[in-house]
Amino acid sequence: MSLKHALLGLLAEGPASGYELTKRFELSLANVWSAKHSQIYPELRKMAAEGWLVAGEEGSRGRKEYVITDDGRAELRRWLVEVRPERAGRNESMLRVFFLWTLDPAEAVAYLEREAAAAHAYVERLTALDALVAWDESGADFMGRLALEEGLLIAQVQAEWAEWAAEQIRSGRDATTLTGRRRRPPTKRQR
Amino acid sequence: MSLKHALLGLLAEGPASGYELTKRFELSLANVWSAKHSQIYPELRKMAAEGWLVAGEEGSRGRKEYVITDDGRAELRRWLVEVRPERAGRNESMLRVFFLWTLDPAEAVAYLEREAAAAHAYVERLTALDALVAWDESGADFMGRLALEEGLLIAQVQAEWAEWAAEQIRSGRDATTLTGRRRRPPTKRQR
DNA sequence: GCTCGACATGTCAAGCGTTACATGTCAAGA
DNA sequence: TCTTGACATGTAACGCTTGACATGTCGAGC
Repeated sequence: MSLKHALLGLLAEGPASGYELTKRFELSLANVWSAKHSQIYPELRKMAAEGWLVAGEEGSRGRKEYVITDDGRAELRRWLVEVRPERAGRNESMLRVFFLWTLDPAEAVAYLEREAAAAHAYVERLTALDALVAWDESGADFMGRLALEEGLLIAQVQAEWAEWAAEQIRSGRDATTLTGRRRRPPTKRQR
Repeated sequence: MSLKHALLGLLAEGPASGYELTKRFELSLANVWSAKHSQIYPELRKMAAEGWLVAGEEGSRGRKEYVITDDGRAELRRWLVEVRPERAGRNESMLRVFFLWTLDPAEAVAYLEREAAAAHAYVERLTALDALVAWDESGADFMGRLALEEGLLIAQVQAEWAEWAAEQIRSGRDATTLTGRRRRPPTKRQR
């Protein structure tokens, strides 16, 4: 149900066509949300009917540009400040961990090591992206970079966790004898 | 598409009815996956038709118990070792961060502080759960506890990130002047 | 002049997931 | 005895998402 709000957020930066919005999902937002044109085009029409957007006249090649309305901005704001985000309901990679006991220990270790490698690769990807982007002083870039940083931190923790978990299995432990979890120090609130 | 495999994984521990499996999703798996009985019952019938399960005869109150077959175990194994988990396509809370620039800085800070508090609360919940569970030496408990630990680490990082991000906004920074990111040391591979 | 690829929009079928509706059994306790 | 709540299963409508199919325009380069 967040597609509408993702579109409102993108259109808050300025008018855009369905095609351009589709590209935004493939590029800047790819790590955070996804949507195909087949969903975006009908959705934009619904949002226009709702009064959150208005469509400009057709440009060349049938291009249709949408502009966010005050109602649209109000809805975006309402969503941000009033609707509590729900804690992730689904996490496929954690689900898999629950069932690793059905494999041989060596296979489970191999699985976790591949996960660690994938997380490392993702860290590399995000780091490269961060270096590549010509960040400016806009609010949008500011928030984009903060979000990228969050993704980076989480991927790093996932990599470390997977290596630790693999080591636990390798050394023949069980749920009652886990060792050396790098629990972070009891979080100090800043200020 | 993982519901089938989640059910296979649960049934790998032993026979169960749709009702019991529904409870498992509400309890042990709640932080990782969700499914309602209205989806589970039809899915079990499809999986039995597929040959992954067999249904026992009806018990009292119409209870139907399903048992995993060798084909079912093979499919679970195939999913675990051959199918690469896809990197999370959707993350609503990160999506929201992208659009925080549309709010006043003070509101954005308040938003992030609420997120930090929510993450802290979740850490507490998981910590309490970890202390409450009577972990045994089974493989299932071992993997369950490893997964719980992963959730804990991620929630801790999220809390720290949100506090750091709020501080960045409070001190009037932008994408070109971020400070003090607690980047973890370049990951040392264990052994 | 033609061809190719990016630009640009659209529909449709099928699968996944949630909510609401619907029904019936059994055991415990008042 | 009756009521209540946990046990237990099911269907139907609706919304979200994907993948496949479909169509057409415009500019660059051969």
